Amino acid sequence: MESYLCSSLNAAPLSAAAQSVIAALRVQYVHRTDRNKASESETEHSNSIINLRLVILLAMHFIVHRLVRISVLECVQDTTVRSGEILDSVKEKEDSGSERREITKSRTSSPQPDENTILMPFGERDVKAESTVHPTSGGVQHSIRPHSQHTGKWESSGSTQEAPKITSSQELCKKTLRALRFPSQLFHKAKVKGSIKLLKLKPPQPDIKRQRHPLRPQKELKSQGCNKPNRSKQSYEMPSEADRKDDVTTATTRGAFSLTSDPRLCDTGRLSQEERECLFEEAGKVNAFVVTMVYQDGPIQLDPEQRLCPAVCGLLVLLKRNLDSEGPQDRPSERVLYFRLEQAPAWAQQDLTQKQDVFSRYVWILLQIFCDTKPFVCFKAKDLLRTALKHFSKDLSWKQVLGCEVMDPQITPWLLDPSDSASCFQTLLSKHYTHPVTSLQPVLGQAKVTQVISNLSLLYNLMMELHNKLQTQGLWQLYSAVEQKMIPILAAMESYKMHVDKEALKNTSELLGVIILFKKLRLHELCENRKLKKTAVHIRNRSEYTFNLLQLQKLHPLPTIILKYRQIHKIKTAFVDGILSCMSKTFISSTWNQTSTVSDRLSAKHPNFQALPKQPLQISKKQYIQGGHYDVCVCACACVCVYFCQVELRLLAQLSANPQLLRIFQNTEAEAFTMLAAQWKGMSEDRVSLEDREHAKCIVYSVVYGAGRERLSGILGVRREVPAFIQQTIQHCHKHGMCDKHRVELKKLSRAAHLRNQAERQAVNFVLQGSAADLAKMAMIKICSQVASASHTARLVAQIHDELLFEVEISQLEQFAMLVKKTMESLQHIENLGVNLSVPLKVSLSTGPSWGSMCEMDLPCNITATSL
DNA sequence: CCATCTAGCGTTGGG
DNA sequence: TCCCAACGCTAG
Repeated sequence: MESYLCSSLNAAPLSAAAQSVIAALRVQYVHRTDRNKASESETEHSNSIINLRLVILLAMHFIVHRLVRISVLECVQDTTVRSGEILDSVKEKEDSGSERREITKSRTSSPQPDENTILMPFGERDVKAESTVHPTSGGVQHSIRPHSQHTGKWESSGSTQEAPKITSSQELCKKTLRALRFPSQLFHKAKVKGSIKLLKLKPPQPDIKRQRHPLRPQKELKSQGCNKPNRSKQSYEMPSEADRKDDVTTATTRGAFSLTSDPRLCDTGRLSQEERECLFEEAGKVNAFVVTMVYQDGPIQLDPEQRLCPAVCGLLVLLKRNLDSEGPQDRPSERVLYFRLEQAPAWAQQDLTQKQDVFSRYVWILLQIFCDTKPFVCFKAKDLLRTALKHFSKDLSWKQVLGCEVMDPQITPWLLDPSDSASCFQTLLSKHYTHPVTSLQPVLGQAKVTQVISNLSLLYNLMMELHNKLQTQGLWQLYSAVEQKMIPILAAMESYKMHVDKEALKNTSELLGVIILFKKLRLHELCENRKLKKTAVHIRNRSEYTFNLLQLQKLHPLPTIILKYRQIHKIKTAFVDGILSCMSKTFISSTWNQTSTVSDRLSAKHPNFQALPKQPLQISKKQYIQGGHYDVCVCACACVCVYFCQVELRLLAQLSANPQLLRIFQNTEAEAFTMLAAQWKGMSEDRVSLEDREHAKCIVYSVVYGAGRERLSGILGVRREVPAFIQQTIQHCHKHGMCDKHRVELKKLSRAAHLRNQAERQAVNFVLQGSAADLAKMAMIKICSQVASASHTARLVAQIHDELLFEVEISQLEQFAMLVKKTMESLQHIENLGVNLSVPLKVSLSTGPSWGSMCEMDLPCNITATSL
């Protein structure tokens, strides 16, 4: 019984899921109409209303998966719409935020007719922006583990203080995990994979998102250092047209100084043609560029306060001539250029269009220089590249950005220690810069220019120091060959916009709302019943709540209803409404974070593309393809999804050198889990059912992640010995390569047994997950560079850990598929990183007109073998 | 005293 | 049983 429930919930084959829903609704209905007689036989009397609702429910469940549609149409660039200066200050994030607000406010009412209107009074939009602070954004700054002794006290104690004991264990961890992460047979260059989270305290961060909106009275600010005293007042004022004619940075500090009139800065917008050409010629001779973006109200990327991703209005570029120079930064030989990115106000549109074009051309040239061989330092470089791609979409394609050699000081510290992510520039300086830094307090006026210039220079020096650290720790190869090249790829992914059928989503949201309402009501009615309530309350206190609910399903209908309610509710709130709230116009694009995980994976936000529900493909996919693909050929593109099969298990086989696993994977045609299941149950492979396969998969990954015997039997729902060969694998894996010498060290780290065990499990997991993540990253890099060098038009859309999603023109589909498959399987051997796997990598592809409707793509092996 | 905000926890979706 | 993000609930 348990196993059935388990598989119906986890794997959700249509029939099983449908059956459980049917059962739930029927029981529920009977129970309500005639509580005393609710017996098994009575449930046979189905009701047409219930069936109707069931159909709606199921339909919704599957429709959701098909809504995210990837369009061939490149988005129309925003620059074509110039609705006056107000448009300039509309930020994308605010856009989406205000929509989110509308949705939550009028979720069940009809859509507002003027919802897409852009022109709104300035102040009103500010109010909206204020209300859109995302609950989770920036929350990481405050997250302190429960075992932390600092809880509740970190605000008053020094902001970067750490307990000395912790620091030493951290060091130890680094040492022990260095070799652990990439054993010699996998990677030559070992990468220090950071300290185990459990054993490390995250140092309290200065609170940068504490700043309230100017319209609200500010509560007590908990950090002094990261707040600008005057900024709130300035951004509250409505700028007049005359102000906006000037440079934006001038507007914020008007009266005190003019950024562009400072002799140390050179505003490229005010140069004559000849001067510009001289300038770019000169720029070609410098040794390095240090770049930062200037935001709407004056802050630059290096400033800590960027809560809402403000609009970008310019670029500051420091031309670094003498690489060895560490002297005073404001020497005349090092020029700082200022480039305006600001869009032209409507009233000056005609006047500025030509200027804009000229400017675009020059920035394009500049970017070409960037993309050439010059080192190019930028803090949060991904944002810069994305902005560039957005602004100059006509002149600049993602392929051109791909090769740029950008050095980002945000990535390096994360490589050195993955558990310290997202630091602001000031924190980085205090942590990693060895020379004394005078003052990092934000200033205004003339001092601001001085600070900006000196910060740019500091940024460069910091980068150099970090590079040295990388090299001494043996991480340089990994940084330059993988992480650095990810930056433009991620920028390209973020600049790509996925088309979403908004109306359909809205309808779905409403329908799901109705269903939920219905279920909620029922739930409520049922909970009125004393007995039921008692049961539910009784079990609630343990974390095995869900498990208990599963167990209780046979005893009472309520648990089933609760589970189904949760499922539907999750789909509605997290995915349908979630996507709606992340949309700007008709598109979504996730934000990809390279440095937020300890295991080297990528993560995505707004929406979390990696957690969108996996589509159940069982039904009606053929109809869909015929309709979408053959009839309406407006969309000439297909969605291609390519994924590594069982990549973690293959890496486990590689690392543990388990002969049985190795044998299984050497046979490229075989289905690994099927074989395992066959071996486990002692039957022939063709007799293994889907259920058995899922079981085997579940066992394998549980064991890989370190599940104990108890837990395992809980998963299986049966008391059964752990298959001997898996135990063998684990022992082998502990013995060879992975945990052998490190376990000793880990034991020393924590005396408590459960902590030690957790550390061990995490270590195993880091190795597998991190190596898999690196393979995926390398796949992205290789494929992108191949696509860029060929005539392909395919675009990388998303990465879901072991899976890459592309949009491909149908005419290039087959060619691209072969390219991708070959490229990814070739990652078995990577020359410059010393990767040399004895286990072959298997890659599968699926394709379809949209992400929601994919089906397996058959690529004959012989063709791949002969043609490539 | 009340309204509002948020950290922390629990649960769910993905791998 | 490892890694993520998003949401709901609740105590402070």
